[in-house]
Amino acid sequence: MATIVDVARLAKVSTSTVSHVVNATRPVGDATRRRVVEAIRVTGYRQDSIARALRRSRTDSIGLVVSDVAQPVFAEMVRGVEHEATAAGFTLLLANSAEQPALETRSLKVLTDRQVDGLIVAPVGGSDVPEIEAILGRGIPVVVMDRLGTIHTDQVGVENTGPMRDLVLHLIAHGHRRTALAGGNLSVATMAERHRGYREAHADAGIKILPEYVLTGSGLAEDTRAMARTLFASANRPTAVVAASTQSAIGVLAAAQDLGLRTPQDFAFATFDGFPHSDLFRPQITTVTQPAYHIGTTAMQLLLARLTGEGHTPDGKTVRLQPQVSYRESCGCTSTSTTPG
Amino acid sequence: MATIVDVARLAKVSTSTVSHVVNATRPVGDATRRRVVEAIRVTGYRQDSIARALRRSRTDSIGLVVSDVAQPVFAEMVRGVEHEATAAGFTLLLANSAEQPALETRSLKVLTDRQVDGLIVAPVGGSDVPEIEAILGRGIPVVVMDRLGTIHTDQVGVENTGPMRDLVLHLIAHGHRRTALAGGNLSVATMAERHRGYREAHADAGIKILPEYVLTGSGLAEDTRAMARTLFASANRPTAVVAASTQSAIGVLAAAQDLGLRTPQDFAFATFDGFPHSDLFRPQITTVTQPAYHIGTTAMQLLLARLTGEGHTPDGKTVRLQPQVSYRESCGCTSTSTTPG
DNA sequence: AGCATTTATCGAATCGTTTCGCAGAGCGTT
DNA sequence: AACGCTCTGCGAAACGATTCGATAAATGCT
Repeated sequence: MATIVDVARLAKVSTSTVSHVVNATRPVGDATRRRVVEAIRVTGYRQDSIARALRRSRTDSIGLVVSDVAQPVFAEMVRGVEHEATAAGFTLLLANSAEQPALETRSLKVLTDRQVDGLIVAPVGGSDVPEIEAILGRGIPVVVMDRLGTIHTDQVGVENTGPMRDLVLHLIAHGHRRTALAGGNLSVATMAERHRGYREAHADAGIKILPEYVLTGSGLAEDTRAMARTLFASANRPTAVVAASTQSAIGVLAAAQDLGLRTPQDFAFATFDGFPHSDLFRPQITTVTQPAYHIGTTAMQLLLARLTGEGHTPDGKTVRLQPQVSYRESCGCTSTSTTPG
Repeated sequence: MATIVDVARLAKVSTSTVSHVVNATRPVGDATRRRVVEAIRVTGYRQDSIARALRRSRTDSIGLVVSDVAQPVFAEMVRGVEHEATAAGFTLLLANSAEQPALETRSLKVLTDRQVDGLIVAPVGGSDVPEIEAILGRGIPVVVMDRLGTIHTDQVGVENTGPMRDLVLHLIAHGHRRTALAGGNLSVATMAERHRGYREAHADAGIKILPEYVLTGSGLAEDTRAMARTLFASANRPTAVVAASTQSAIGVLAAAQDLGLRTPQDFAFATFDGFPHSDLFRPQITTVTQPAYHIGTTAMQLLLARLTGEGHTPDGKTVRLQPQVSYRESCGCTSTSTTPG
């Protein structure tokens, strides 16, 4: 590959002049500029971004660590972040932590080692908070996405408690007094909040929750499936189930299928964060849908504000977006309707 | 941040010795090593990967350009690539081209600018082949994934023609003589191959295909939906439809829903590359499923072979994996069955 | 004891840029 | 004619590591 030196030699100028032409960092005379441009064309010179990054100690790239790219909702967030990032001239380096804290740690190290200018993280459950704080301490801005915590930085996610409460109250309005929760992994912040919404709804309605109605654990579909199967087969089977995540929902539906139970005939059902194309399939599932793309763009905007130094809020700003609720047949409704997102 | 110079000074050795300790590139005396290690601990030194990359002109990273991360099948491939990459000590830089050739071009530039050691590309339709060849020409190995072409390098994807032919023959065996194809974008290599399978099946069965039964175009769900609606409403409505991609399948199912048609009652249906959790929902769709994760791992293995110089096949090696066919109710089968993948 | 060989460490060049002080040229002003 | 500007372009020092030939010390061998 041709270097800046080759170009300079060919154009009979110094390397600094070439650099100024390439980056428009200083005015360069017309005749000289033309010679340089021509030399660049002839040599096929391309800027070496590595050398450039070394010298400038900036990389114009940001890192995105996401807990699981394979989940549609995260894939959508990725698209949002990416769109804003490229629009602002930043390259996105993506790493997947596959819901494993160890992989998250590794990804963070790899990305910071590569000197990303900033980071967006959707933490896994049991994520290492001090670690993220250490990165902040090194002066690298970090935005936490989706799974908000107590960490002292910018965060963006959805309202979880309220919508979950509404969802459960809706089931209660349909007459259900025995609603179970497939709650996923409580060490994931969003899950804990949704769990709270479930409790609040019952408190509001003055209904006592049976302990065995609350299913928690790893959050994996298979584990939920096993627990739900036991619950469905038990003496006081719930008349309704609400799931706190797509994975939990899969578990519940699989368990129901195992036992030949159908929704809404045999039990009412609703979930947070459901399935793509829910309208095309039966049962049509009542679902809280996150504005995932919007979460992504917002996260990147917050990060950009930090990077350009505009974000002068000393402690982090937390943004909560409103999810959308689509009432479909699985909760017992006869016609579908949607709340404004 | 502490640099290697700080460490050297503190340990009273030269920077080269520190480097040798860090990288284990030469033997270092025990006492010296201990001093260096201690100095590293005290200063909190971390290798600067940018400077390192500049000097070594290798980055230990590879780029992955994928046509659409938001599609589950690609997300799964990403996971496969990522797994192999990290196992081999490579960092993955991921870029999304969102099915737009211009974005693909941009991503390729960004990644090669960052001096990735190699590339894996799942090309978009209408992808710029000479561009990829130019990258190969610069000595950067490239593996093409999923959408195989005539390009002169390693490629990995699934068998498309045969399984599609089997799928259509299966419909024909169910008695269908009027099967339409929702064919997607023919400039995408996989789509063209599946299209061929559809034709072969009809040729084998001696059935003539009506031109209006072949729906092609952008491949977007909305476009397919419009075309399928027209077809469903027309005089000689097909008795079966086969879709060549998930997006096309969505379009067909949405069109059917628009008109109140159901599968399998009103038309038989099957698709290549269907929906996650197909077993939980009705209609249960007969689907060809790609071994996406396996495609990803294979792609990375091919790339690794090139990177380590083992891959001495001068012209590219093409690997075709076998997809799995799950026969479910939408094609008219009464019980579900699955071919070995 | 003398010489060859191994072992441990150092020094310096190098990777390809950016950046900034500096100098020469040209020009208008007094 | 002397002075002060503005314009252009040059030169050289970084940025933080790796790498390899050279050197010095230690060891082995006869």
